[in-house]
Amino acid sequence: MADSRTRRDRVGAAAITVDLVIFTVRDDELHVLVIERGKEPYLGRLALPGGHVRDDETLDEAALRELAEETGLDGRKLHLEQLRAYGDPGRDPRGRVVTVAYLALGPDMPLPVAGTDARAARWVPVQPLLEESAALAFDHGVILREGLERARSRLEYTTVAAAFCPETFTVADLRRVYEVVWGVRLDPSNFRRKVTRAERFLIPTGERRTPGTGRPAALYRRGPAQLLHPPLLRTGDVARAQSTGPGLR
Amino acid sequence: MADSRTRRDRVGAAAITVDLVIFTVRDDELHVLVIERGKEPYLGRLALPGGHVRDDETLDEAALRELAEETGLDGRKLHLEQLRAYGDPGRDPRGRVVTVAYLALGPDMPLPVAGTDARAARWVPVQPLLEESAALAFDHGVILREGLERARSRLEYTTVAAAFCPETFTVADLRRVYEVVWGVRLDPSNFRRKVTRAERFLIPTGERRTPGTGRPAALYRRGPAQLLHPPLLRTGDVARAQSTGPGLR
DNA sequence: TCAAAAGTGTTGGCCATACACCCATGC
DNA sequence: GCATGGGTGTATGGCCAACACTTTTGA
Repeated sequence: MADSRTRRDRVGAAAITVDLVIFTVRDDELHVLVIERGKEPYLGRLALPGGHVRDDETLDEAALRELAEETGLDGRKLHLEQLRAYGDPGRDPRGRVVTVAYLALGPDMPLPVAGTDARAARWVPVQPLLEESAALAFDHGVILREGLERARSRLEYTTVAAAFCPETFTVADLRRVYEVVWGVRLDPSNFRRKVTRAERFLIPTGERRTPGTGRPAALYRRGPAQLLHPPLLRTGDVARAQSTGPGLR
Repeated sequence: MADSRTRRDRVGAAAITVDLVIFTVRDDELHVLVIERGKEPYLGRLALPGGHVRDDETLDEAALRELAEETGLDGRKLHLEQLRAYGDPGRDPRGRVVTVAYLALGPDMPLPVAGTDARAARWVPVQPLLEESAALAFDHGVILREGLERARSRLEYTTVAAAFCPETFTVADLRRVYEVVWGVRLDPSNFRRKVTRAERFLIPTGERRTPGTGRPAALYRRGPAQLLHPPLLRTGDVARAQSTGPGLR
């Protein structure tokens, strides 16, 4: 490669950050954790939690640290995976900032009390955020959308849906996760057959939980399986309507 | 966030690069494009092609530019998608370098003649590279492995397998792509049924191609479909043996 | 020169499985 | 009303056999 560079060839250093798309299910609705920005740019606007990557930590470690700082929870109990990097030159008016987005899935969590962090973090429903394109600062709206699609896709082929549930849960709890994340209604009978047939996905605890009304439901604990065999596919209509497909933007 | 930082808290700028995992199928074997490094570190070692992201370009643009520089081909004719970011503090001995890896899939391409670029780029079979863990410089062995798994997964749910084929191709050509990338044998009859049933995947050209021996095969052109409905799933054994699953490393 | 063999693509059938839809039952 | 379980028709996939078309081989 040539070592002499013209002005257009200039390569400078960039700031590296991580941003987190943290989903949970509360009140039968998908929520995402957002913070209210306390400084310019985008002062007062909602944004995804995140921060700078330190010199001595990996990207994964930075994501875990930010997760702990923003939610007060142990990231090792959540599902956490890298989404992708976003680095358009103009995405941050302060200069070149490349952010590595992470997707986190967890059960309905107690929020960090106000004061543990300067920024006020809170759960907000995802749907309204998707409809208003400029609801989030920077390009966080795009990141949120791609995080949602990744989460929807992950539910098909992996067992991460259980990450949305507490320690023990019923098949109906798990089904509600799928229904809320995918935005569809699922047949309880077929759903039960599929998730109980999958090996090492659900481990019966032997206990039962009595809902306000109706027959007591069996309680399960999460099994060691990571991949779903066979996968729980969204039906054609759902997949076509929601999937964005791969490729460059 | 606190503005006072201890030594451990230090956040500095990082260099941003893109690296490309470029796959093709030649002689019924999966190949990847590698270059031989012409300077330290890892002088003389094989590496994935890539380079620095310029100040005024997006990550995608940098990937397209590097692809053109290294292969001499128009990246818009290939399938190109971001894999993920790699940024461990020690991955480059020269300092903090965060690289954004891209996956590219294309038909068997003429290589750039020696001299267009200082580095000698060439196709090498993937399998031996996987078996020798330190065959590639930096953490490129990890990137290659994750790129391969992504490619294998993409073949299941999308129509990108056609990106490995020339303008017009036969069903058997397409089947060989699946067999080579997945490393399995597929039933010709079932494969034909599935790919021809998928809507807008294959468009018959009306022409036929006569192989060295045997019945002439119908020629197809790639259709506009991006997603495969229904998907062409790897069977349980194959998926279990090859898939790495999501999550942090 | 012609016929048989070999090789590859193409088509269709059979069967087991999996799923969607529906209904019955327990609490 | 909700969880659970079973039953049935349909769709799909795996396996297999037959057929179509061409080149090669050899008498």
